[in-house]
Amino acid sequence: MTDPNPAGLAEDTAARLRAQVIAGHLRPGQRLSETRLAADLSVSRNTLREVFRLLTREGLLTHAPNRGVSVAVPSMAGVLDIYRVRRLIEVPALAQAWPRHAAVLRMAECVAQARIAREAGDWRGVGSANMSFHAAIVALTDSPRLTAFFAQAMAELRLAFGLLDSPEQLHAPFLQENGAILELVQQSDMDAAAARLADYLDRSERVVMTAFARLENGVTPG
Amino acid sequence: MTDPNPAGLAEDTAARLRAQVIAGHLRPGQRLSETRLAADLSVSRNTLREVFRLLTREGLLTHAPNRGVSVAVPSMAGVLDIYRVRRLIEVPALAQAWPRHAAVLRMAECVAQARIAREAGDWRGVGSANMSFHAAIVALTDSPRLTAFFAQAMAELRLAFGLLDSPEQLHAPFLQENGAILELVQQSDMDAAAARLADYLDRSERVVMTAFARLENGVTPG
DNA sequence: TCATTCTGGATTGTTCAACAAAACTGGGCG
DNA sequence: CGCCCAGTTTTGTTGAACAATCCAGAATGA
Repeated sequence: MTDPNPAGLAEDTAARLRAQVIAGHLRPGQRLSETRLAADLSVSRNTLREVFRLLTREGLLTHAPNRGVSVAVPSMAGVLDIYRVRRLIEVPALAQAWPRHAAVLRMAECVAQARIAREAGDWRGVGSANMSFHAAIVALTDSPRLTAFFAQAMAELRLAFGLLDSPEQLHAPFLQENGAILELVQQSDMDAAAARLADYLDRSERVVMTAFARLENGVTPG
Repeated sequence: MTDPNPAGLAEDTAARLRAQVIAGHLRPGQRLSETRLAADLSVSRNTLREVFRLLTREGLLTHAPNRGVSVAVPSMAGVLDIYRVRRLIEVPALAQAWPRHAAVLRMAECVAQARIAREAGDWRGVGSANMSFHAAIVALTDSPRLTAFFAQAMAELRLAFGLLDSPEQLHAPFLQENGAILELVQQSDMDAAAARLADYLDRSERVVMTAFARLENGVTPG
């Protein structure tokens, strides 16, 4: 009961390492020594290599032949691509959704949890709830492939967020926006909800891109 | 020059095994013994396990804990999901495409190659060209994530096609359709091209689903 | 002084051997 | 006929080993 699916050591370790990467414990660009990290995670080097394959395929790590793997360093092109994917998937998902789908409940829970986290000043929690909210939107499609693909893209996006200073500025303005979208969905006005989501994505993208540009200008001098 | 990217033994082996699965050399549901397959592919068992992780994540293999991996057995729900993904990605890709994109050339090449293959009676070649044609459509977006995701879905779809008898019936009616879409694109009439593509997908889905239903009824009696 | 070459050490890529744990197989028994 | 139980096979994981490659710093030469 405590462990519904043992799922094997490799996937478990992959989840742990993924969490560390997303949480920013490992900085983008940092090389990951196989022996060292294997010791840190208490797994064998072979098992760690299986984990590396998975996370590399997910886009969180990059692999250079004979030079090992490093944490992927997000690029503006990558962020742009991810937002295009988000628009392409999320907006139709919401527009064609069934108003009484189970995932609507999850959306509501995410909005509530985001508010609780904001009250507590837990900005990382706010970010997590926001991500879950949009994951729930995609879950409206009942498509396992879309859901998995979207989760992957969101993990990459979180990695990019970790680069920016003050992630609170990124999520705070959009808290009420999520609530508004949820209300429109609950009123079965899917077209309005989708339009509002599209606007959300445009603005969010702009905020992230400007923050990113400022970062790159600051890091790479003239 | 002969080998532009060594890319490592694992990914090379993954490509080989992927080709074997797609080509139908390994039947869906068949269990893959690690030691045996490792010997067949002339790689170590550890390397093969890395390959298994990759292809499992791609959806071509399934992994049961302590029971090894087997070739994934396509389901009607899976095919349905894949066609939804195709519609969601391909139609907007075509609708918003730049008429002079480089991928349009690849589309033309695929149409030509499909015709050549049909003349030669090479139906598997026709199928490959058809797949490449739609991959080129997605390439119109210049989105690496969409392209990779779509390629994965198409690989799964090919696995499902392998189940059906007489795959020629699946591709033959759509050869001219591809040509018509290409002409509309070359005339910069993207809306018409997208509409025709949507119609193509609807009809193709129906053909595949009926073939699939006939198969399942024949296999599972009563 | 500066650029080049060389060399030693560290890291990756891959294989092999070993073992615990779980699943499958076949026979024995109620 | 169904259940249990030992033996065998297969998976899951680890550790060690070795070649190939890369990296840093010393040695060399202009």
